[in-house]
Amino acid sequence: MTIKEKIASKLSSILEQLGVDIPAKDIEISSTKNSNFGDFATNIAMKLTRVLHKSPLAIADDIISKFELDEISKAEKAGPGFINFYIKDEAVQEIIKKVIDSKGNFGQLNQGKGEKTMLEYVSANPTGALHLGHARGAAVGDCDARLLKKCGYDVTREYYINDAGSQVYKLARSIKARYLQELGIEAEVPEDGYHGKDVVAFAKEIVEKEGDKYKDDSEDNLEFFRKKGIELALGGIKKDLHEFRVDFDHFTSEKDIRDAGKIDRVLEELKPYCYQKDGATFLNTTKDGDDKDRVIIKSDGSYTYLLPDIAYHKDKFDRGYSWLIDLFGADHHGYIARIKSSVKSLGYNPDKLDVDLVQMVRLFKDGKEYKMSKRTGNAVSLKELIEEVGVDAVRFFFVSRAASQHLDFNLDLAKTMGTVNPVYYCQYAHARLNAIIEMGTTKYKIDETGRNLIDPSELQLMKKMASFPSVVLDAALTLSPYKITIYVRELASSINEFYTKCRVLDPEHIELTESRLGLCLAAKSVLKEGLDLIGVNAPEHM
RNA sequence: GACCCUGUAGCUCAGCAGGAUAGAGCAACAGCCUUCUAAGCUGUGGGCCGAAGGUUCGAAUCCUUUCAGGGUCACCA
Repeated sequence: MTIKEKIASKLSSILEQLGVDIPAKDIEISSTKNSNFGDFATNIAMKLTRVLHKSPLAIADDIISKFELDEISKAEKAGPGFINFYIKDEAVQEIIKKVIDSKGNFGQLNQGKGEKTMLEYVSANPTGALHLGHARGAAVGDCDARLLKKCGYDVTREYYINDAGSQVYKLARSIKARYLQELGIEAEVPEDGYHGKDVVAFAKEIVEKEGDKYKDDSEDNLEFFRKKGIELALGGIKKDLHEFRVDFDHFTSEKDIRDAGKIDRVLEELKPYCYQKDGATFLNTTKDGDDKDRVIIKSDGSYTYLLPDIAYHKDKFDRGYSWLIDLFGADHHGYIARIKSSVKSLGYNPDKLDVDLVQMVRLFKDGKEYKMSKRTGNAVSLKELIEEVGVDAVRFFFVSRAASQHLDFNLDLAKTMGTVNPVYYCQYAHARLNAIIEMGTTKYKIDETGRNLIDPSELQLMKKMASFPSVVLDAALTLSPYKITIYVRELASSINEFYTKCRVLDPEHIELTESRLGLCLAAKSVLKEGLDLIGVNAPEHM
């Protein structure tokens, strides 16, 4: 039971004596923003004015006169009727042992109780290298997965490969053109094809390995370029993602879904909601609030992207996942209503499918916006970004804003970020603690009781550490890794403050030194856990 | 036209299941290294929370209207 819960439960029983029945979980206990108002506060006295027909201050007096709790040194009324609670130093100090005993898993929770959860993200078409926009989705999705795991969800990270739609044929024709050019045969990349330099590299590789045996114009050869193109593009994508510390548990191919006959089955099930118009098959999605019904089979008989996607989502549920999360670029926002409607029509609970959108990244270079287009080949790739800025900084930056917020990536600033970048600030705090620990443990023992730690900077640091699990839970349930970046920044700040105010290694005061070493060890551990959640390294030395 | 995101300090943003004096970082200014990493710490200045109404004991937070910016609205994916 946390201290907050203990306070709530105590308040609940006091209120019962006053003739009001409110369960502990409905009593709001907030952490105060300002230490002048104690550590925790409740507004319950103000809420009950109408019930008890008394002024909030009088109600607060009644409650305070009966309030007593081991961990709380005092409760006092304040302002318009708040009750502020002050934690005893001894209760704060207990955090050291808790953290050290957890062996690096202080924030580990069991909220999810092993619920099988699937997080689908990136899922970029295998038609070339990943660019800036994908990179943000990759960073956010990866952190979401880390957060959910931390909270006890059984998370699978999945990448859906669009390897059967028209885009991959455009890629095939583009590679083929480059391939022919490579062989000295005149050919032109289709107007709507892919003009990036990665496609040229693919063609070169094919020439090196296969020579000219695919130079003839045939269906078989085009199929070869399609397959080879996906293989090369996906290989590159996986490599870049791995470099970015983003690894998937499972890849699902659209083509496999089609070949397994799963689309026909879905079509059969959706029949009651389908109708023919202008030679195409429409799915009724307006029944669930979509703007208009959606075409699933075009008048030429081919599928729109939606139909295999529906089959894919059904497949996810059928594989035993009870919670599905899709992370898409903001340009897919029209997609939410139609996929949710489809899922509902298939008999699944649409509330167990969450579609989160990652807003656009705008790139600024040389002081002005740099317009990107993957097709024309002037996109900034993830790989280039990592090379220029570094994995830690890129990850931290992409995750430091809510996914629903637009993000301006200033490349000039990012490159010169050195001392300005918060990621170094956090890592520095970690390395500093480590330096003390390395030096200290050769001469001193470590005291885990936290006794002697009463400096304001020490108490503040321990309180900050204690709030970690609740921050993790909040960040996970709202899929908001940016909350971890804020927390980590604050924790590092508390550490640096402690560092400057409190000398740790002091032969004159052995006992205090040992207590402070315990604090360093615990603080370092929590900071590392926080950094791990956003996939940023916690260096021992800098 | 419909829908999504956003207007908070000079800049980038937190805060938005209503609560006490609206917070950080950067930038500006003033201090702090004979002692564990100064990539650090301390202090100062800086705000009609886009605007107007409404709900409330109480609004940056909720509702309506309005202004401004970004984005999406395919038988593309």
